Amino acid sequence: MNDKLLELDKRKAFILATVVYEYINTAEPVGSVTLTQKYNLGVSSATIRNEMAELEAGGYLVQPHTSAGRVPSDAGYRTYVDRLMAPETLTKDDSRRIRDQFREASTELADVIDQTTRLLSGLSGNLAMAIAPSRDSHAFKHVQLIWLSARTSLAIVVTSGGVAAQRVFEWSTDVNADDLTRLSNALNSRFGGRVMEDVGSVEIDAVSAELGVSAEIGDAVRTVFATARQTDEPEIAAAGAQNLLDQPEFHDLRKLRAILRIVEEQRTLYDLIADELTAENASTPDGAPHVRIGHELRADELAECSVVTVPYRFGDRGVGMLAILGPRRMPYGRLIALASGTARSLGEHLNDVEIR
Amino acid sequence: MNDKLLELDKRKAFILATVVYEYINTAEPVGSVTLTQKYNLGVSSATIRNEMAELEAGGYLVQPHTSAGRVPSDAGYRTYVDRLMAPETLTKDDSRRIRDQFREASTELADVIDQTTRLLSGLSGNLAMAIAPSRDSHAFKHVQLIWLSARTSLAIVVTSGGVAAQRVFEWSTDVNADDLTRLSNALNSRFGGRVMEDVGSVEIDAVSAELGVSAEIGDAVRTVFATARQTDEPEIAAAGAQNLLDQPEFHDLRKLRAILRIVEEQRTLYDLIADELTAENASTPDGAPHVRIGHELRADELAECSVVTVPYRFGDRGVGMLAILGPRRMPYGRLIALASGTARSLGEHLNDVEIR
DNA sequence: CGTTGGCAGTCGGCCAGACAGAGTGCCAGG
DNA sequence: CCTGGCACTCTGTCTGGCCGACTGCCAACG
Repeated sequence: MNDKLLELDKRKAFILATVVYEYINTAEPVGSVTLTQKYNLGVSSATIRNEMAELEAGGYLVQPHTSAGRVPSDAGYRTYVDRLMAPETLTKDDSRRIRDQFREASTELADVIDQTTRLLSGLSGNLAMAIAPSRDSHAFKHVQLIWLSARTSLAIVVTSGGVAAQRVFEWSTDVNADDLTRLSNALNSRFGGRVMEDVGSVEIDAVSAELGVSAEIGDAVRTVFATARQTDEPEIAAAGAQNLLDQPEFHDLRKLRAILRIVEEQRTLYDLIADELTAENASTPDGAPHVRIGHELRADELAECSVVTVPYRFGDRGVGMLAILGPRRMPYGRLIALASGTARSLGEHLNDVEIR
Repeated sequence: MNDKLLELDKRKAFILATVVYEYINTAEPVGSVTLTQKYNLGVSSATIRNEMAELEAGGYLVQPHTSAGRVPSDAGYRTYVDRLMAPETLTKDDSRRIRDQFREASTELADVIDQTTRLLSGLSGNLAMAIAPSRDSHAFKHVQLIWLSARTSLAIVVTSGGVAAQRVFEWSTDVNADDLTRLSNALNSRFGGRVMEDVGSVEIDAVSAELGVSAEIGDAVRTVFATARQTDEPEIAAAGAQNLLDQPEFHDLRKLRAILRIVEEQRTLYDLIADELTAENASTPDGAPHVRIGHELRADELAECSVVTVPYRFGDRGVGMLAILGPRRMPYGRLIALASGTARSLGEHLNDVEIR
């Protein structure tokens, strides 16, 4: 890799763009003759050879071996994506399919996320992933202890994000419905309007003690608050791993295994997208898609992959992320359009429909 | 395939068992000489050849091509599993790892299921799957409408299976906490003890009408009951697909793709195990593991696979199922022991710990 | 000075042929 | 009924050679 990239004149830029385009479509290293034959360049293959040699020296192209055509490097793809590629819009057919999908989508967040990855993997022919909006720093809204029977009660904590915890408790002695109501009321007036993080166990215990409820009930309340406070594991889904089998770059079993492992390890998958989430929140304008190519992903197993990410907004529940993972040789324009379109529809769906 | 299987004399049985055993370990067709060399048979390879020819005629073995060794047929594996194989018990190491896993397992059903498949796929080196107990025909226990603010309320339905539905509603006009309580009480006394299926919308509307609550609230109550009545999609999880890449039989990309597709399509996966669930409930004694081999799975893509299933019981919430899917050439004894052991621990964990 | 056609050189992919290895079936003899 | 021996078959692998696809370089040209 070169530390100083060449400035590209117009012709070099066109040649680079054409090489990338051709390689994306054929998966074969592209040579000077192919280029002159398939594209109208106005110069001979010898000239192209000279130009390509310079592009290679500049770090945009690499040769798999002597006497093969050229293939784009990370930098080559990067330049293509940032400066050379024509932006694409959704085809009629794609937008119809996206619309149809969301028209009858579920109202359960986890299901919507899941269905979205299936849709996106189907449309893109790659691996699609999605993470649901995280629920950081929700505000406490309500707690309720409900008498179900003499020995069982239900405890519920509601935050600005919805029901954050609920659980049925069984008591060793009979409890009385009034006690539960009094405790609920006391907790509600004490914590109303606070951010969940600020509702500490010590203070909860203090309320229980003031009202003189049994230790058992005090424990239960503390437990259910603890559950509600946990920023729960972010919902994450992936679909379409089998699409990758169609790509010649994954016919190598070791690469394939690496990818499959990453997909199953939600942790890695999450990290992969989550950098983007925080970065995205901070800097880039709302909703802009982002592409990371090869080594930019900072994972050796993914050195030959690229990822397109695009955030979506879900009202007051924060920002989630859609992603498409595939070979570096992916149709960036189309995938960016697909991911953006899907993210937009997903956001609208989430905000329009009452989501549980 | 023969319609009439040979009766096996003692020596044939031993030879069949040895062929299966050897093939499971080596993944290579086994020939008569290998057999006499590695196992003490007391007869020469020529004799073995004759016996093997008869086993082939009887449908227990097949030859991939002339002048190759023999490989077990579905019937060969079946006989091995049912009659020839020595039952195995968990190794010390395996039971320790299972115990450790469940000691710190989650209390969230979906997470437990997920972690169990990871454990089981790791231990077995195959693809592991699990479905959570279904929640059919639960009994109604309690409904509660909770006043959160003048314009928002929370509605909750609890059944014998736990919290079956919950939702925050926003009203277009102010509501009054007493109305909500009165409606809750009326619904509770009306439906207490019924099976969920028998709680009809008409009757719910009748209660709302009697109390004269607003149409909006009536709708809300009907909605939340409808959600609670839905037998929700069964929780299903799978893990360890990448393990299958190690098996030579899956180096063929088409087979691999077929398997991956099945794993991603939860529907198929569910059907695969669900037959077993109903069959299991009806006939076999509690907790018995079950093996299906090759074409017994009734799916062409899985003709070269086997599945070990074992049910587990989760208190009053019904029966769930663990499964291991791998090549027919799988170590049945070990996998059966692993699946049973894991199912037992899973059942204990679910029944001991308060699961949400 | 950029461009071009030509030419030599290099390398991978593919094919045919040869060969070794593994295994079977069959037969005659113990 | 078992056994050793032998002929036969089929696969996987290795080799050498050929073809095709490129490049890089050079001398010539406008």
